[in-house]
Amino acid sequence: MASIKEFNRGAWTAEEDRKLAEVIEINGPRRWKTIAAKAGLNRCGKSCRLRWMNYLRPNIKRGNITEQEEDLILRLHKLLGNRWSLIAGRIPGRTDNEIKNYWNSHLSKKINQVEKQNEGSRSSKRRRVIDHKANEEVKRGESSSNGGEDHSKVKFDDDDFFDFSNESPLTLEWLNKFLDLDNNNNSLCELS
DNA sequence: AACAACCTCAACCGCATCAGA
DNA sequence: GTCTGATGCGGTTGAGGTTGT
Repeated sequence: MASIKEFNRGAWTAEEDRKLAEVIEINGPRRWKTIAAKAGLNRCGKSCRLRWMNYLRPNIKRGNITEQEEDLILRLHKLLGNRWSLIAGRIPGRTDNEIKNYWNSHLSKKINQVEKQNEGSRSSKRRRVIDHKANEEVKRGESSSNGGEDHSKVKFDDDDFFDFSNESPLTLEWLNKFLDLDNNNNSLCELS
């Protein structure tokens, strides 16, 4: 019977962090299996990578998410869905894990609350209009068999969520860059 | 003070994708 | 083209902390 190596699991110690950081400084953040071995850590490479990415990496911003960041996360999530690494890539100093956790523990609840409130307060007239539009979109989608030019299937109930008219010039510039970048990469095509 | 319920977040797991042989 | 190891990602878990009773 081949012996299967048992790795350390659970919380990292300060000593382990120090060893890992030392080896990465020399070798760079790649070949995690080798790094784990060189550092003399009884950890799997995957675990080392995660520790580095989420905690030890330079320029990681720790502490509370600001209101601006929260707003950005909400919008990006609306745009990208649960693609945490993409979202994190747009928020300097934050990791995908951090954003994912923040979403699951704070924002998903917040959104549920808002949706419940909206359901109660939204006038039935407005709802009828939205439902009608949605039905039309579905009909149109069904009738255009090959999809063709029909990108209208992507629709949002709360259009005001993407109302950027009150944004600062800096945020607008950032948003433009963001959208340009994704258009160039065609990465938004995957979203449909 | 003691306990339960709830919350947060670091870490793990499984799968997909990439890159090199 | 295929195989294999490395890497990246999103979902999930669970330990530890906080709050409520």
